[in-house]
Amino acid sequence: MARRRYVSIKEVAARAGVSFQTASKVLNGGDVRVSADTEERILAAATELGYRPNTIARSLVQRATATIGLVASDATDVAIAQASVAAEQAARANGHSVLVGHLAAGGADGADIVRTLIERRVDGIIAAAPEVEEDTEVADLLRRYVPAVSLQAVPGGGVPLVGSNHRDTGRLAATHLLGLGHTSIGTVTGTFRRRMTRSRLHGYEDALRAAGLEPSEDLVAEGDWTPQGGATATRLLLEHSPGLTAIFVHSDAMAIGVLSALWQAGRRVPADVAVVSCDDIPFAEFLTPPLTTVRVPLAETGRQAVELLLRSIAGEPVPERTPLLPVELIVRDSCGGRRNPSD
Amino acid sequence: MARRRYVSIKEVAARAGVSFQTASKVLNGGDVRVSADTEERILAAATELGYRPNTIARSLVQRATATIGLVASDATDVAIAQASVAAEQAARANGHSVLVGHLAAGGADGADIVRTLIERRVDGIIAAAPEVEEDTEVADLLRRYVPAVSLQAVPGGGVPLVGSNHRDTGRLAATHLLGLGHTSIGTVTGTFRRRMTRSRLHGYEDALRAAGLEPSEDLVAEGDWTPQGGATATRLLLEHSPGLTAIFVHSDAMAIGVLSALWQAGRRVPADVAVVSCDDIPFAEFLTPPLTTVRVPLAETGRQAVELLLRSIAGEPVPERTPLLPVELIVRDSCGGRRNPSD
DNA sequence: TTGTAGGCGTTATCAC
DNA sequence: GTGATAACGCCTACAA
Repeated sequence: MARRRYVSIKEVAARAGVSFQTASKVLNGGDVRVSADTEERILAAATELGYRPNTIARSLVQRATATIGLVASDATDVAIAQASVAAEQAARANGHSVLVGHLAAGGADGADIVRTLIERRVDGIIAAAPEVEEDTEVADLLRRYVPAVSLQAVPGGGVPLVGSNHRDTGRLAATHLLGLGHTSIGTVTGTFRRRMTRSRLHGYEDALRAAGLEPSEDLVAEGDWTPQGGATATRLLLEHSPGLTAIFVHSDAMAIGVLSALWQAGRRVPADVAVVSCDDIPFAEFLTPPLTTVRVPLAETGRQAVELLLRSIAGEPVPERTPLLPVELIVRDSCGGRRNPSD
Repeated sequence: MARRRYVSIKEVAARAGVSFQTASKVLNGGDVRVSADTEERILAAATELGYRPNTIARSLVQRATATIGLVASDATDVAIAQASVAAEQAARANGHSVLVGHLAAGGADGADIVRTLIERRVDGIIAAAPEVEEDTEVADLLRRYVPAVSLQAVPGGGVPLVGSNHRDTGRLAATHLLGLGHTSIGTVTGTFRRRMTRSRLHGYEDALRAAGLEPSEDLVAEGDWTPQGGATATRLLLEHSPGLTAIFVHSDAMAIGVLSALWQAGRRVPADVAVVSCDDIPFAEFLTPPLTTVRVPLAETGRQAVELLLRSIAGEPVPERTPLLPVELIVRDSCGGRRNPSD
C-alpha cells in the first residue's frame, strides 16, 4: 500500500514547461490570458500527474477556508440529525466543507468545540445544539469571532436565528384536537428550559383560550425529549388527570414513549386517548398507530441556516430574525375521528 | 458586531518582547529551554491578546491536519448516526477534528466527497456509508491516497474493516426463536447487495439447519432498511407463508414497519407472531410492544474505527481484519414466551 | 502572454 | 536561552 505522494503545482508547471504561477492561473480558471497551447499543456500535465490542489496552502493565503463549523447535539436525535445532514449537503453544494463537533452528554464542552472550530479558521459556524441555548460562553464566542447562525435562541442575541414557527405548532395541534371535540387535552412538553418548548406551550394555551378553556397545570407534564421521558410524563399526566382524552406531545421521539405508556396503562389510541405530536420524523407514519403530527421543516431549516451563513460570510448584512418557517399538520390515525360530545 | 481580528504569534511575541520563534516554542509546550521569566511574559501576552494559533498555517508546515474525514450515509439512519457521532467524539478526544460528507440520496457522489476530503488533506478517512460498498472508485481512492478504515466491505479490499459479527447476529436471533418453540420463522432482510445482509441471513440459516429445519425461500423477504420497506416485506411474507409464527428483522428501523404491518393485518405481537430484530437503537425498548433485538455495538464500532485509523495514521501497521465485535440478545416483549408446541 | 517578487502564519533547524 | 533563516504550497500583484 505505497501511499501516493501529493503532487504540487510546481511539478505540474515543470512538466508543462511554464512557471508555477502560470500554472496556478490556468488551473484556477477565471479570466486567464494564456495561449491555448500552454493552457492545454498545463491541463494535460495536471491530469497526468493527478494534481490535487492543496487546500491548506490556499486557505492560508486567502484567509478563508471554505469550511463551516457545525456544533451539533450529542443526542442522536433524529430531528436534529435531519437538519445537520441537510446543512452539510447544502454547504457542499456551495463549495464548502463542514467540520462537525458533537457535544458530549452534558453539553458542557460547547465552548471547547467552538474554540477548536475557530482555531481551524472556519469561515462561519452553525449552532444546531439545544444544549447551547443557555451557554453564554458559546454565545460570546459566536458573536465576537466568526459569522454564525443558530437554530435556537442564543443568550444575549447577536446571532441570527433560523427555525420554524413553534407557537403555530402548538396552536395547530391543540386546535385540531379541539376541533375533534376534545376538551380535556394534556400535553407532554419538551424541557421547559428550551424556548421552543415554551413557544409550543403558548401555542397550545392560545388554542385552548380561543376555545374558551382555561389551561390547567394538571394537564402539563414536562418531558426530556426521550421516549423514556415521554413515557414517564404520560404516567404523571394520567395520574393527575385521569379524565383526559387527548395528548399533545412536543416531539415524535417522546411520542413513542407516550404511546407505549398509554398502551401499558390500558388506554387505546385513539379510541380512549388521541395523540398529536410534532416533527414528523421518517417513522412517525409507521408507529402503532400511525402518528398525527405537525410537520416541522427540519431539512429546510438546515438549508436556510447555510444560506444565511454564506451570505453573512460574504459580507452581506443578515437580519437577526428571518421569517419563521411554516409548519403543517399531518393527520394520521393517532388522533382518531370526531369525538361524540356525549362521551 | 465588529468581528475580532485574529492575533498572530508575532504580535504575542512583540508584546512579550521576544522573537516569534521563542514565543512559538513556549506556546507549544514541550521541552522548552527558556527562562521562567520570559515564559511567563509570553503566556501572559498570549492570554491578554486572546491568541488562538492558526491551525491552517501549522498544518501547512507540519504536513498534517489533525483532521479525519468521515464519509457518512445520507440516510438519517439512527444506527449509522450513532457510529458517526461516537467516532467524532473519539477523534476529538484524541485531538483530531472531523470533516463530514453525507452522500446524496443515490450515493453516487461518494468519490466526489472523498476527493474533496483528500484535497483538504485530511490525515485519514473513515467510510461509514453502506452505499459505498460497491463503489470501486471510492475504494481505489481510499487505497491509494490516504489511510482509511471502513465500516463495511470495500471492493478489492486493502482497507481495514471494523464491525460486529453479523453472522452471530442472525444466529442469535433465530436460535432464540427456535428455542421458544417456533418452527416457521420468516425473515425481513436488509438489501441483498449488502454483505451484512447476507451474513445475517447465513446466521439465520445456520440456526435453522442446526435445528433440523431447511430454510425456505418463501420465508425470506428483502427489505430496504426503511420502515416502509419493512412493512411491504412483511405483507409479502404473510402472503407467501400465512402460517409463520415469528419474524427475524434485519434492523430496528424496519421492525417499526413490520410491527405496523402485522398490526394492520390483525396479527397480534407476540401472541400471533413473535418479532426479533437487530441494532437496539434507543427507542427499540419503547415500541409497542417493546422490541426484542440483538444489540449491535454501534458506538463502539465508531470508536474502534477511530482508534484503528489513528494508529494507521501514526504509521503503525494495522491488520486488514480486526476481530468482529460481539453482539448480544436483548429480550423484551415482542417475542413473547415459550410457545405451546401444540399450537 | 508570461514570469518575478512578496507574503499568508507557523514550525524546524541551527547558529549565536 | 534566544533569534535568524528557511520552508510548507499557494495566490496576488506587478513587471517584463
